[in-house]
Amino acid sequence: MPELPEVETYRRFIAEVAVGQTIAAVQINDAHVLAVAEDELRAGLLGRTVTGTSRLGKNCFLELDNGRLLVLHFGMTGGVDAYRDTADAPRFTRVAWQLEPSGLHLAFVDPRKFGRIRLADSAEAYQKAKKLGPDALIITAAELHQKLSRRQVAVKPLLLDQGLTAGLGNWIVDEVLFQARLHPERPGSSLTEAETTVLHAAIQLVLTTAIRHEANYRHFPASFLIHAREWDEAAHGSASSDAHKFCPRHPKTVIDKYYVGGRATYVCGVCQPGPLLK
DNA sequence: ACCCATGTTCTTTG
DNA sequence: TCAAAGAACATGGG
Repeated sequence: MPELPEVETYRRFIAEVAVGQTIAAVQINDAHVLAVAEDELRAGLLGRTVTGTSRLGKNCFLELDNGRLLVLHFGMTGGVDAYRDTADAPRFTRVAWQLEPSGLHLAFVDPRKFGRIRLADSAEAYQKAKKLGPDALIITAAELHQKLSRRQVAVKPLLLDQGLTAGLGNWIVDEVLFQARLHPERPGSSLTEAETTVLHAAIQLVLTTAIRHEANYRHFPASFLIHAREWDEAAHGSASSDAHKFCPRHPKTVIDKYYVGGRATYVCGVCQPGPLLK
């Protein structure tokens, strides 16, 4: 579930497994996830040592000893894992890097193959090429207000726009808007500075909470809307799911589900009153 | 068997 | 240029 908190969790895992290690082999099981030619990837990585890691939005960077970067984007279903023996490679491992001296393999795992792997000269170059805005943990309230204020578009798709700020995905935006008590279809330009300040604080709250729990949503506070989403196996169609579908603040109010910009959207009609046109 | 899905990007239409 | 809607991508899981 790779939004910013998941990717940050992956980054920390990669830092433990790979920093200080040298890439001794590149195993490509499915070139579909490569956004760079296979031989170019090998040439760029073989013999290189990983000196550090970083992250911008949903993108994870492995910093190499020649100053270049291995960039991982996890699409909808991507993740990382590690294994020692080739026979133990996780299912859906698309690419793996053999590390020395540990002997571990770092695996890029992605069932649906929307993820992408590429090389970049620098984080700045990559950010510019992909037109990524400031990371959602870095952007200031003032900057956010300035960017939202000149757009008529609904605030939900605006927050999902990686060019405005990078790292927010579908469930986080719903959670953020719920915490900020804002309706997803409020036009960006209709938000007051005070509301944007609340929104900014909600972004910080949701992201830091999610990272603290290593993006395991089951452990999130009961005050979070996420428990009303239908991800839970148990929540699919079964009667027992009812308990998950009410607003954390209004135990009698059922959470509404509908689509905004083609994405499933969850709101509390009481906490998040309808769009106010400016 | 059918429907849904955490993301990105392109196309179409106005 | 901007905005909105839809499709496409690839595939597993409920």
